Amino acid sequence: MHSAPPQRDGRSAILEAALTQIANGGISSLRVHSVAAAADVSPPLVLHHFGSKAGLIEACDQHVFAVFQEAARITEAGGNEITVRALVELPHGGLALKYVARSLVDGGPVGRWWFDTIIDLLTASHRRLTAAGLAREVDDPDMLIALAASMDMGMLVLRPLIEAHLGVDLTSPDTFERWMRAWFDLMTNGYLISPSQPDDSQPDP
Amino acid sequence: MHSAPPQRDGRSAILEAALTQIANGGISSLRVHSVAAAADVSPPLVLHHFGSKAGLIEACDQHVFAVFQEAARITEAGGNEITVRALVELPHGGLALKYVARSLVDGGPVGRWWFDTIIDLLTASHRRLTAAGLAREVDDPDMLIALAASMDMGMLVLRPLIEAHLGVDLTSPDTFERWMRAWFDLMTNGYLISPSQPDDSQPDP
DNA sequence: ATCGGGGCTGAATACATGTTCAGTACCGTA
DNA sequence: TACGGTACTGAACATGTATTCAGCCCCGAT
Repeated sequence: MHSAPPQRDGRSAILEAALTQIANGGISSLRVHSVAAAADVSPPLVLHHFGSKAGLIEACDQHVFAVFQEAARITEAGGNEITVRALVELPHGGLALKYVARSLVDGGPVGRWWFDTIIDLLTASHRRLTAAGLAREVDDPDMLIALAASMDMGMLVLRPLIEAHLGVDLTSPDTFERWMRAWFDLMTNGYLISPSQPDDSQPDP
Repeated sequence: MHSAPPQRDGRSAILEAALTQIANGGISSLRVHSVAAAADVSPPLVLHHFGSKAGLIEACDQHVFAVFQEAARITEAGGNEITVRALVELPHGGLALKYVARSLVDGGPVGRWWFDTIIDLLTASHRRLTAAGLAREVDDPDMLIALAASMDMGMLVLRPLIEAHLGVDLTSPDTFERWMRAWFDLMTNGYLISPSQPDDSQPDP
């Protein structure tokens, strides 16, 4: 308990305010003034600590990277893959989750890194599972992985809409469990029954 | 061919420029000056035609609504559901597709409407297919529909990343066909094989 | 005690951005 | 021809926003 002072210095207050603001509204809605107001400091202090607005964004990116690194370290030590569950229990973990969702659609470096990580993870899993006979051979593995990736990350990116529609918090333990159960159910048993051929009533956007 | 002049008046040029800018960068990156520059007119003309920046955004929303309406009209006349395929062949259709993707993550009215439409469509399909014996009974239909919706819309929202990764254009006819094929393959046949129980190597974000 | 440096602030600056205003060019009509 | 309205523009304006600057306060070292 002696490692760090209670984080009530200006710098971390500013960083946390900036993280929150980016996580909620994206980089384009980030304002130095509102960050300063949220952190209860003056605008010049933001520049004093981070050099410029760009420097602040960079610091936020690196901080989120560090949080993910930590989550990966923890889950890897347990022998599992990186999961949302491990993330949300970390300090700033929930924030980092929203942050990466924004970065995915804004084209930030964190989002690109996260996307590549998920793709690599799914690709490796696919190879492993197929080799072990736990997954069937598919015609178009690349597109299937893209579909799975969009299903996972789409859930994050569309989270506000989905949570409002279902009336739940996706990161709550039981809802997360429900999510994973439906995920495995679909991935294992499929959904449609093909008697002859798929007819005209296919639902797609 | 006498219905409308060749659309080269200032108003439509401004509208098209605004649509393009919102579709690419989102509402928060919309600038009256850059819209005017892209349309090769003066900034006050934008306000002259649309009253204010908010009015311009409203007009864009309504225009995209109209495009979707038209796409729905066409596909409904053919007896099918609304599809991306019908959309991309309409004037401004590709733009409308990007636009709704931005609106989904920005929380705009178009995105909310699109989300609700997809959910309703999937729900109705689920009922119909289940009643017809073309889909199996599932434990958690709501979550399954949410998964399917996030898979479909996530593909749209994450389109730049996915297209860059696969090196394709998702709206090109053959790639779209490939996408749909993988979609049906997954939805019909599933992917994982359950011998005893799902082990620890589950890939999820 | 004093010196110095870092955290911090108020005021000022430069530029971006939405909006207003007065006025011009053009066009169809009386 | 004169009139009126509409599309359109240049300049000005007000506010928002990032950044700079000079200086204050506090605390640890000399």
